[in-house]
Amino acid sequence: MSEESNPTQRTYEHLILSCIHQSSLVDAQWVHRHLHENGFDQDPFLATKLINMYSSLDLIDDARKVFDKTRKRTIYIMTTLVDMYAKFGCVAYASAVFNQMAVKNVVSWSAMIACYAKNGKAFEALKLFREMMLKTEEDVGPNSVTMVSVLQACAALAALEQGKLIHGYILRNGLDTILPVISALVTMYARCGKLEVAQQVFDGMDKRDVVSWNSLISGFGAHGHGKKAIDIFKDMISCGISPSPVSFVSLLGACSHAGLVDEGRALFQAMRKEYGIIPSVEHYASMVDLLGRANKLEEAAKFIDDMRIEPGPKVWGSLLGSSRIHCNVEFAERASTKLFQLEPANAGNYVLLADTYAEAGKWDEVKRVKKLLESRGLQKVPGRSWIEVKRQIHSFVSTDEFNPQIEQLHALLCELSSEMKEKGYVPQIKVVLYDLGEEEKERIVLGHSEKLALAFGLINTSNAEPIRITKNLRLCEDCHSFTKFISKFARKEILVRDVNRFHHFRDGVCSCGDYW
DNA sequence: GTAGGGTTAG
Repeated sequence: MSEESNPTQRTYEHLILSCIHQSSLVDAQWVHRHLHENGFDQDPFLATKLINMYSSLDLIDDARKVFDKTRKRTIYIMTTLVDMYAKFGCVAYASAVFNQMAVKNVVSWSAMIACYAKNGKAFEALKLFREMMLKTEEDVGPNSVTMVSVLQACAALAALEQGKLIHGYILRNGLDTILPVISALVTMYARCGKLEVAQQVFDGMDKRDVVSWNSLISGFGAHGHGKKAIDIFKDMISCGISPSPVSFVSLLGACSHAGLVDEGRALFQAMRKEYGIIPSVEHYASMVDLLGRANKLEEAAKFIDDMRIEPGPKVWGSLLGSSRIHCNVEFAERASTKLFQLEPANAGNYVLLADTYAEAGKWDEVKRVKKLLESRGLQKVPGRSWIEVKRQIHSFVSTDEFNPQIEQLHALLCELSSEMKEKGYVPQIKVVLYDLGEEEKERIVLGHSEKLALAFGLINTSNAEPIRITKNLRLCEDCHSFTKFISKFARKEILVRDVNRFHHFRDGVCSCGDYW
């Protein structure tokens, strides 16, 4: 009673925490008002909590107002704000706050690096990390938390050499016993194409939790080793580790990449029945992807109709992606109608629909969708590929005229193309979804960013060294076929990570078995 | 006493 009439900081803290827990806006506003009336809103400790409260209610403007009104801005409040902007994807705001900080410690640096790493700004994450390494202040030296975000950035870029340097730093500083660090290392090596090393790091762990296992499962899955991923899952179970919802997303993804439809269906059932895990939108989306890729679009659509929860954009996006692969106009239209309502600003959905129409020869419809895209002020994301050579990442886009080596690369590709054609390579010009002549189409496919990166790799790597390329979109059929030929006739091992999975080309064959 | 981190994914 005395506490209520004379509320203390601790009481307010608990009230705020309970608002977060119940996610109640009305209570949150009441607590804030009460706190203000009693002169507690200048308390930096409580201001931090208030920002967390509004942030948990998705009210970032209200959170910002709390910050703006707080006169004493501790090095804690500002980091909380950086983190809040990071979680809402407002990278520019996060960095503005970070730059305003007079004193930065390891936590604030780590928060900003994590912000970049989580929001698709891996280059910026690595750049900030390098800047941090140059600081001599105490309490600015990177620790295990920093390492995790830096490893994520290396994984995103497939920056193997950078990642190895970080691994060395981790070993020298005794951070190699910390579970999150090792899991991030396993993921980094797997996503850089070094599955054997990922396995070695995993094998070297003396303690493993479900996340460590999930890292390995998803790694094998992305490389197309579906059966192996299932075996790893079984090993995990026999080690007495309970699977998490993420374990099943990874497993279903592994089945999808390998075309293991029956195994995927069985796992989806077992998830609920044997492990008591209620399927979430991600699981449904993975199942739709598994069925759709296997050209079981009717079953995928029925699966959506039977869902016990509302199908979100991920689920419809999976159906649209599969419809695009199999050029099924009916299902592409059904999925995109939903998607244009659910996420009108996602340019990728318009592109997938337009591409489906184009492949079906419905050029009027293609024009209609492209106009719709433009009228909403959206743009197609350009295809981009990159390759790491001598610790340096080189990035390519097909329209890049400023690259100093571009003429040399084009010349090499032309030469290779004619040679390959004599050996049976047929350019898959149908992937060019514009109403153009054959020669023009052939010129376009030869300029795809992945081929530019490949040519760059052929020039700049030694014979024994495999070429490792990363790309932001799905690998096109022509690049796939071209790369298979090159791997045989240039006797070169080539590893391509596209947006979904790995393709390992060796002696004219790809590890995906042409199923991707 | 308050702040940062691992596994999915298209």
